[in-house]
Amino acid sequence: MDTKTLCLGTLCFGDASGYDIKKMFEVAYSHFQGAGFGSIYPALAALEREGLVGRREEKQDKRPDRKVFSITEAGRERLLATLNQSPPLEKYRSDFLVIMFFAHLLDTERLREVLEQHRQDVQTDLNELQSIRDNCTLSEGMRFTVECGIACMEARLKVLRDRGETLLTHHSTLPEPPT
Amino acid sequence: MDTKTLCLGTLCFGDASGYDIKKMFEVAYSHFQGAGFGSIYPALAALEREGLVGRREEKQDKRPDRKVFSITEAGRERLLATLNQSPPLEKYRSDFLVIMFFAHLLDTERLREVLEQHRQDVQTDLNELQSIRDNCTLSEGMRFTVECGIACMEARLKVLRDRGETLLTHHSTLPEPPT
DNA sequence: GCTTGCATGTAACCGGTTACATGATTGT
DNA sequence: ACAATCATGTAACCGGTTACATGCAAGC
Repeated sequence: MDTKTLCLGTLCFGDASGYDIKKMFEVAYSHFQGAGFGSIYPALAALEREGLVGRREEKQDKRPDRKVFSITEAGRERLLATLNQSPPLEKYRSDFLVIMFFAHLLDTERLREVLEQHRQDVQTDLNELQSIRDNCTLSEGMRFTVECGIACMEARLKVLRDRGETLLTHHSTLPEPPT
Repeated sequence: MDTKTLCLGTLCFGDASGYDIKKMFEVAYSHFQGAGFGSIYPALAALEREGLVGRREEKQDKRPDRKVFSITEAGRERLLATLNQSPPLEKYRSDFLVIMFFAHLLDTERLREVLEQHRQDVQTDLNELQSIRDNCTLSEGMRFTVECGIACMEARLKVLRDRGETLLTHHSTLPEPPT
């Protein structure tokens, strides 16, 4: 999903500046989407050109001015149209799994390191999601996205626990190309 | 992980043409990476320019010529160096979860459709991975990647089963912005 | 004094996707 | 006849990431 659509969706919750939207991206969407300022500001500018959002300037003292965007009727329609399209097939990409795929090329110490680092990363993400689930007011849909993430990470951790050790002890076995 | 690295890794299993590599991408790496001809051929050309792979031409009758690539010593070193770098933090992207996040904007029928379609897609991927696990000779590392995929998809299916119905019945509730 | 937060943007870069271009052979 | 498989590539496009550019205020 492109940044423009995400911005439109975010503006459905209320008016916001680019900076606000970035913060939303960090908390609410972080585990299944992400975008930096370099995507958000151009996206908002494009949306304004297309008449899908409006902007007003808010002066603040002791702070830089904020440019606050609000979604227009046309913007709502566009968002709805996008959400009603069938999403393309998911494609998961993982550099970690690429390294694991070629585990036979690494030495055992390095492999142990990669596994442990990954375990920590997943655990960190999991804790964050659990804290969102337990402390935030969420719509059913949002709760669903969070629970999907939690379930996947728990499953991933289980595989790391169950198979990590065997992987380390057996990993000298010569591989054959997959068929 | 970029296509060049994946190509180098693939060539570690033996010499191959661009076409062969594409097929490997479809079966072996499909659930955590992907690349089309438009990425593979330029990648191989670049690798050749850098001296990381060599190429020879194989004439075939009744078939177009094949350009068969083989990894060089420099290529092996480069691959090892890349695999020994720490992988960047995983970021999962899912258009499906974006739609779910904004579920309150959809009508119930459409939501049901999206959920059912996604369930089918995940089930299809899961079946494929299970068949790879049960029918292919795999190194420990490869088996690990497949089992990661299987575990995540089973977890995802469980969430879809457990929460799908409640989502559909409750989804008219007004959402608040997440905090 | 240094870092963090607030606040907005541009430009270069990189890399993947899609469409286009070609052409013979084999199977339905 | 028509689709699929084998086989290789180019060019345009799209969109995200990173680096750069600016500047003040508050807290440590």
